[in-house]
Formats: sequence, structure tokens, C-alpha cells
Amino acid sequence: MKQEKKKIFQEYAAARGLKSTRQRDIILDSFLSTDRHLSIEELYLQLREKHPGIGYATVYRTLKLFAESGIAREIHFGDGQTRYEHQAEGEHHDHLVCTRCGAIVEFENEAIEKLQDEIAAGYGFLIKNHKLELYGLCAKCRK
Amino acid sequence: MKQEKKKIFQEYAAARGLKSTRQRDIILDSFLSTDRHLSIEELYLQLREKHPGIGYATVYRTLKLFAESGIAREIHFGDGQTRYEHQAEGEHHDHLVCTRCGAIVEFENEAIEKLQDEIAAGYGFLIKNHKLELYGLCAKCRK
DNA sequence: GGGTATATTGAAAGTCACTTTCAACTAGCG
DNA sequence: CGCTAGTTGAAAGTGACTTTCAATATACCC
Ligand SMILES: [Mn+2]
Ligand SMILES: [Mn+2]
Ligand SMILES: [Zn+2]
Ligand SMILES: [Zn+2]
Repeated sequence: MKQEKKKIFQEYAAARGLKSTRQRDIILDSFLSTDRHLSIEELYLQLREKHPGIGYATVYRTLKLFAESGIAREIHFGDGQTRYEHQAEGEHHDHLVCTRCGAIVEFENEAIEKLQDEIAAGYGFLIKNHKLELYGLCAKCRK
Repeated sequence: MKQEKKKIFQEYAAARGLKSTRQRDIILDSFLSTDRHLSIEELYLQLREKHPGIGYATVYRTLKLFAESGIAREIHFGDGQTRYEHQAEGEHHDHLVCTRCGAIVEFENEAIEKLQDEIAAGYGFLIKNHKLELYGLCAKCRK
């Protein structure tokens, strides 16, 4: 899974004439080793602890490349920061977001996806992508 | 409908000790007279044609007040701008957004809302609000 | 291995959409 | 009217990117 994404990115990089660098390797490993939905800044601060030399701009540019290569997806939870999560070809999920502690749960629901298609068809729209986020309190925080 | 929202805002303003000003009246009328999903900047530019004196900050602050009073809802379509739309107590709808021409269609779907509740319940979440947006090409643009 | 042509990097400057500050205005009340 | 508290618009401030650019690092060709 993780190795697979690594390979996908390397192939993407090769096809685009991108070079393999120490920074990209570090950022890729770091990104793939967490399942949290990290913002650019969060990943940058985390990286800096072990690799003080890496700059914010490099993290920013590299995450963008990950998204272009298909191994990452950019997400916005309305807190003003851009986040990135792992993305796999042909897979899709939506999110439950706890507005108190920031916990995030991913879910898939075929029935909703189907209803979305029906709605779009009803208005003649050709849907390219969508966003479904449920905001509230997680089980812990609502106690 | 329009008069009703006007009244709701006036009562909200009175309850908060807010004063009635020429600017607020103008912005309120302007906001209520369009059904488009205008950004702060768009409404500001539109207003300036007939009322050159009004400042961006005033439009910004006033739209925020509308949202607080319950007659408006803030929306984000991912283009980096904050938009406001009419909002009525107890009503809710989601959006279809054309990524080419910017057209927006509002829709309601009880079945989806219900499935969302079930998903949330399944994870123990208490949902406060949600966001469902379908992005793609409208009937005209897909031709 | 060295020599080059390209790509990459990090720091700093720039951008954009707000958001706040503040001195000059009003409303609203007595 | 005379005050007092709320408003306004211009300008300055913020925050999260986003771009620029000189210094480096790679990948490829002898
Ligand atoms: Mn979905
Ligand atoms: Mn909805
Ligand atoms: Zn929580
Ligand atoms: Zn369209």
C-alpha cells in the first residue's frame, strides 16, 4: 500500500522529468507514515524536528506534486488550512469532522453516492467531483 | 418573504442594540433583491454603482450581521471567496455548482439527509451541520 | 570521475481575501 | 438640542499560501 504509492509517485516523477531529491524522499515517507489529515504547516513542523533544513515552500510544493501524481488529495475543512490525505486510484470516501477535538472519521456510502448521481442527472449536470462533510461532536466530545 | 427577512433582521438589530443606518438599509435591500450567491466583493462592486460612498468593510461587516441574525448563510465553493445566500429558519438545501460558468442550483433531498444522520449515529457523532456540494458541468456547459 | 544542462531548494518577498484599527461621523434617547 | 454609544470608510494588519531568485543538487554525456 505504502510501497505502492511510493512507486506511483516515482513513476509520475520520472515521466515528468522530475528529479529524485533527499527532501522529496523525506516528505514522502513522512506523509505516507501518518493517517492523520495534516495541513501543510503541521507536516512542516513535524518534519522540522528531525530535518531542520527543510523549508516550508518545499513541503508546500511537494504536497502539491503528491496530489498531481494521484497519491494525495487536497481537503478543506473550513478552518482556513489546506490539508492532504492519502488517495488511492478508484477509491473515494467522505468525512465526519469533530468541531471540538478535530477528530476525523472517513466513511463510504454507496446509497448517498447514487442519490447524488440521480440529483445531478435530474438537473442535467455532469458531476466531476463532490464534497460531503458532516460536522459535529464525536462520541467522546459529546459526553 | 423578503419583508419577513427584513423584519427578522430589524428585530435582531434592536435586540442587540444595533443602530439603523442608511448603509445597512441599502445593503439589506440589495442582498435581499438578488438570488445569486454573491461574494462580499461582488455585492460591494454592485452596490458601489448606485452608492459610491459605501466601503468594503461595511459590506463585509453587514453581511456577517445578516448571517448572525439568521437571514443569511455563509458559503464556500472553494474559489477562495466567501459568499452569502438567503437563509430561512428551518429550511436547508445543498448545491450543484457548475465549474465552468459558475451556475448554481439549489436542491433538497430528504433521503440523503436521512442517510447522513444514520452514518453519524453509527459513529456516535452528534451532527451540527454539514456541507454537500456537487461540482461539474451544467446542462449548457456540457454541450 | 569531471563538465553541463536542468531541476530543486530555502529564504524572502509578494499576493489575496479578509479582518481590525481608529478618528471622524451618526443614531437614538432624554 | 446635547450626549453617549454605535457606525463608517480608509488604511493598516493578518494569515496562509504562492512566487521569485540566487545558490545547490541531479542526471546525463563524455
Ligand atoms: Mn462521496
Ligand atoms: Mn444538506
Ligand atoms: Zn471530538
Ligand atoms: Zn455551466
